[in-house]
Amino acid sequence: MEKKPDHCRVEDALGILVGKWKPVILLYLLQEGTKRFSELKRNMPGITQKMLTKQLRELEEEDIIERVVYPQVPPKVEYSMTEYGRSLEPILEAMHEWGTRHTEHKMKKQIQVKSSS
Amino acid sequence: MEKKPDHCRVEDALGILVGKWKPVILLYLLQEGTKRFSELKRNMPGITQKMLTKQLRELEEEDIIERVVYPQVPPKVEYSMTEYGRSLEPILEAMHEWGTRHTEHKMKKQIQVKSSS
DNA sequence: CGGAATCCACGCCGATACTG
DNA sequence: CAGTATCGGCGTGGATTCCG
Repeated sequence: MEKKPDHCRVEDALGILVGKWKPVILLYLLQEGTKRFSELKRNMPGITQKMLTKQLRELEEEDIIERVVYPQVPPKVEYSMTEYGRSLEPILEAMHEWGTRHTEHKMKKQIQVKSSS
Repeated sequence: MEKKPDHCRVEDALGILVGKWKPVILLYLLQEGTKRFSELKRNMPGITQKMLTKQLRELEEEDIIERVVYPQVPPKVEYSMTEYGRSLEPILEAMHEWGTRHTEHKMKKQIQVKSSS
């Protein structure tokens, strides 16, 4: 297969993942399966309803997650990864691993800085 | 190997890649090897010197790229991926591929929207 | 040539209040 | 319970100017 990154599609993938809470949301839904709005909120200390709603809507818009509304009182809304959304999993795992190694890398660097001062 | 993404390192990796021109810069350096500042600038229509400098500095700070200054007039500065930086390549490629498929996915969706209106 | 410095528009995100 | 609406700070990125 030819490699022609003239048109860089990395940004398309990046655009989906970027958003302060998106990686956490995706990782959570991938692990836990279907979750209600309140469960998501409870699991992410510090997030506001507005932000959670916004990030979920954006992911839904890209067909990464699915939103199911149960017409009842009180309301119940469930979110889950779509089949298509799961195709992001390898990328997320790769980034998680790389990020872990990078954290170690930066710690080593810190030590070098200290010992040379 | 246990999976414990309690502490999500995805964001660490994401932080490196995020920046309007970083993916392009990285892909370019990965393909072309060492490049001068002016070559980078020429290859990225629309970028300003300020932004190019800033993105390069940030990548250098994370040890992803290396910056070599030749003390001469006129100045000459070369940039290249570090060995460490190359470890990002598989992730970038995965994102590029995913992004390509995602673009197709969105096009299909557009067609559906049109035909249902 | 490869910057640094300044000014500014815009969008992300947080805090808060209100609603069916 | 699961949102919507509004206000505002702050950071990112663009345009422009000056420098060794």
